[in-house]
Amino acid sequence: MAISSPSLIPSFPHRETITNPLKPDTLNPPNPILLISKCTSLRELMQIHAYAIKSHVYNHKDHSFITKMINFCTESPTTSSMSYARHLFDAMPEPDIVSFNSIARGYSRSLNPIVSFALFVGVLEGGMSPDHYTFPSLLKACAAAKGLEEGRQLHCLSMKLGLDGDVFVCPTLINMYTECEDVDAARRVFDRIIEPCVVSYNAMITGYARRNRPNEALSLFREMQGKSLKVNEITLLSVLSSCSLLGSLGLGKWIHEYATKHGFCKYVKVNTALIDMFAKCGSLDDAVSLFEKMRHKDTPAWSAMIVAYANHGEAEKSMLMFERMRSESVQPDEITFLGLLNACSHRGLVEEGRKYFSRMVNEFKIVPSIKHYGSMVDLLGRAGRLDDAYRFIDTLHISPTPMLWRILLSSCSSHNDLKLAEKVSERIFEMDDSHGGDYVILSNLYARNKKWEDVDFLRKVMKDRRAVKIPGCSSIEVKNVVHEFFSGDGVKSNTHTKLHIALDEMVKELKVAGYVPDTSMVVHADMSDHEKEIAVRYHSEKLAIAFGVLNTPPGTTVRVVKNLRVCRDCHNAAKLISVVFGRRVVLRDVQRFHHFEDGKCSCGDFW
DNA sequence: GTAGGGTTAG
Repeated sequence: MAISSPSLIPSFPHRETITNPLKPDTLNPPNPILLISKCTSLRELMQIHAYAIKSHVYNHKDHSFITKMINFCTESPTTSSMSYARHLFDAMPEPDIVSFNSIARGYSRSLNPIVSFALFVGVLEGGMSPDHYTFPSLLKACAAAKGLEEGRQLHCLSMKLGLDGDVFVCPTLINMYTECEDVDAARRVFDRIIEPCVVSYNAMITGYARRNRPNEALSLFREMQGKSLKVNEITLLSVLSSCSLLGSLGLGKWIHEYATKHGFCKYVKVNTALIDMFAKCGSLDDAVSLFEKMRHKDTPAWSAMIVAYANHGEAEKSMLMFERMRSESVQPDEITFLGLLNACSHRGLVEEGRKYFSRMVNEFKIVPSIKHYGSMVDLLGRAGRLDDAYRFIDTLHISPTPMLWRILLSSCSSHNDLKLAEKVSERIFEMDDSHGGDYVILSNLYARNKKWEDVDFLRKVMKDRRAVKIPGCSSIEVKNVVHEFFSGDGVKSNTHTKLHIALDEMVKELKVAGYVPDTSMVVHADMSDHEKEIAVRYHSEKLAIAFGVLNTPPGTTVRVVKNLRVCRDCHNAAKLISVVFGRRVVLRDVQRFHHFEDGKCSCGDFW
């Protein structure tokens, strides 16, 4: 394949007066290569190039000069600098792999992976042989574009060249596979390494953490320690994010001690990851005290705290943090605002949220992303302004993603608006009909409105389309062991364990205190009231909370993590458990925290 | 020129 020139090549500055652009009056012609190192803009580079041609101080076959110019262009790539680099490269009579690597790096940095890959194919067919610098940038490009097929081809080629065991190539191969969602392929690469170094371990641990497989990440971390491989701060970042995923406060605290003992707390990133971990493991107090001890706080550190308060439903404190951040002249970024918008959304502060959105755009010149739009839809929808939310999506200048509609669908469910939910579901199914959660929400709404034929019909549609429902799962850490419970465990008699009997007893006590099971979300029309009650009783979060109450000393806070939104009945039950059994219950749901104490929840029943 | 903190989806 011939490499075609891109159409947007900046014109050479032939018309300009050719003098040494940086030092106009020098008598001795300076070496253009030295000029490049002082160059500050693309324009200057083009002048230097023209000067070099005109003054004959370089031979156009001289690779080192061209390569230096290409390097300058790809350092912080822009559309025009990349076009220029490409032009320089294409004009080389005998392009070499060094300049090629530089171009490829530029494309992958400017997130233009497709061009990068096409260029690579052309070069290979031109007979050039890639070296171990070639692979990392191309693999990065595949990772960014989720180009699994291209990534695999590169992997094969690197094997043919005997480079797949290279210290630079391995970690990028692992990273490419995990970013393309093939973690097992990544693991196969990792397992082929005879003696993996820290970087390869880190790549694999990060991959597991990113793909929501924290247990495997942690087991590799233990393996590293067993081999007395030197753990670095990057290892800790991924290990901490694994703790956050699991909600494992015990392990997180251990990592905190480990980090302190081994001198990792001097890294701002480690502190930020620790704050995030404490907040996501339910201990906002630990997050705050660590944050206050930090001497240097950057934008991510402030954002972590703003997000932490938002997730715990403390909107006022989120907003206060923002004020403090501003008074210390720290610049907010897009994530800071995501935090603020979520904070407002969880408290129903529609006007405040709108104000932050407009400040973000007008005052801080941040271009809203799809996630900001999502937060706005949530803000409006959750507050019951469903029509506003619908109009907001409909009038966006970008085409809405299924996720945006999904957020609105969830609000329809909270506010029991079946008509709008049907309309919104249609929009979703046009784009993606494989998401089990959408059917569940709609089906629950039909059930709540006693439309049993619709429930049945939807169930059939769901089955035909092979959409899968994610089972509810809750976990709790007791004595450093994480226990997992699934919804429905115990409904059949053969899985009815001691825990289920204990839960039955607890429910009896709760009923004395006024608990009335809310079975309105149970979708089976043909169930008796008793069967419905049992279906609700063995929800995963109730099992986990019961396990916590039974297996920890009286008065201990019970911390539970759930993979989906908490159901209304479990929310009611948890409030009563906090009174009847005198326990604080901290429940992390898929989108926020609920703190139950003295019969009340921190969300104020708005969630 | 390899791994990388704060968001990730109701």
